[in-house]
Amino acid sequence: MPFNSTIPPLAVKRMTEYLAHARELCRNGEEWVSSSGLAETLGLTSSTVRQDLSHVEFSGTSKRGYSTAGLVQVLTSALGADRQWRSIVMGVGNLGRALAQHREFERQGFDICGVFDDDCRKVGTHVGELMVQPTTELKTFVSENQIKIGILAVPATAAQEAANELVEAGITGLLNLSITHIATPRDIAVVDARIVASLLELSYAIKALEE
Amino acid sequence: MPFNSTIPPLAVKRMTEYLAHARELCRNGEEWVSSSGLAETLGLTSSTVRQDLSHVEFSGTSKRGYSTAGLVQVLTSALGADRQWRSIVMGVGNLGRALAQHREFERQGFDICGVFDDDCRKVGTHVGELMVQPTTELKTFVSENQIKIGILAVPATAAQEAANELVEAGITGLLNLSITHIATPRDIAVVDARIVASLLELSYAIKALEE
DNA sequence: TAGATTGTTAATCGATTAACAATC
DNA sequence: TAGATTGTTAATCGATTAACAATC
Repeated sequence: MPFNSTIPPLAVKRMTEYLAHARELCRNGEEWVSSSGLAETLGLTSSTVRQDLSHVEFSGTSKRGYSTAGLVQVLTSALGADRQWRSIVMGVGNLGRALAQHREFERQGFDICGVFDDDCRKVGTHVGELMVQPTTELKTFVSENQIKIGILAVPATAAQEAANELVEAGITGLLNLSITHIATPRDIAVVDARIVASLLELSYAIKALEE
Repeated sequence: MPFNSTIPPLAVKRMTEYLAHARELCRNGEEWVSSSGLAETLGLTSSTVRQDLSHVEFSGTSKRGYSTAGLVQVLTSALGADRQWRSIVMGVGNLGRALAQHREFERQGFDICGVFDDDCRKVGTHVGELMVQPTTELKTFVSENQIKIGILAVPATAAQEAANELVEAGITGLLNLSITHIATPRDIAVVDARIVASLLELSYAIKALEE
């Protein structure tokens, strides 16, 4: 039970799925779920589920499994989603605008506080309740509002530069929605959302099925 | 050199990155890239890069590395992106609308031919050049237009049912943008886009950095 | 030629699974 | 109690890395 120590990356990925599923079960009034129940719906083995949950300070109950409410609570906290992460969106194209208004983010603890774009035709217009700001405001806004996360929704060609500006402005984590690989200092976390990459994986998977 | 045989999933994921980077190098007029060059920009070892590329019928050149144009060509084909995949979007919320208009998809070989929603206030309105259709039209549209891919952009609560309708209508691959896990018959490929899950991973990563 | 880089094998490392005693 | 399920160890499996001969 190596608590506090880092959880293996693949286990972290699966924990996001356990969390989503436990939430759903909770909503449906299910009080308990077994490792084999989780495994079956998510296409894993029960061993993997139990192994993963051993990274978290939470015990199941013999004969019944894991409390769904307990799982939601402990996984939310293990993933760091038991707080609001103040975030901003860089790039107000179709995708940036959609993400800024995506209710699911707020529900999961990611609070979009600002939207930025350098296109002067966009600055001053509104995205939901937020007004588009120019990137000259970035640094002030990030420090005054304690923004931690930047969501990168600019075109691929502008992605690295926008990332540099975000880092310079003081954010500590980046969600990259472009296909470009982003380089950052080692104390900045970057996660790629891989939307286009996922379509390519899908393309490969369909091809493989056809053979 | 096990050609034709399946490429390990993790190698497929990296290949999408090699492809994106090779495209960028090509665009910038770079003719050659070495395994260590690719490794450095993508945060891998050169061994991994060479091992991955051994799954593909393509040779590097001693002293120079890999031809960027050659890489683009062979990776595009290995991933199955050397053709147009006719696709539709299910769910015309913020996200669905944005994805339907996202130019990057078309550029990569994914051609969005239709958008569907069951909200009667949305049916008949336009998303770019496409008119929103009700799901009663799904089956006919999919078979008449040889649609292969369904992009699932409905709310989590409606995701499984929408997936069922897509499968029933005859699609063979699904890109799931909701957090919900989707169950499908074994001959249907599903890839999760994991946007919200990526934010949770980011949250964990930032937490880990802070410690 | 000398040096850089590939392709491939073998070694290492990490992740998954199987198995089973402990528990309720 | 008997049976189901956890938590954990050990075994297996797969993925990554190191090393190096072959090549240009």
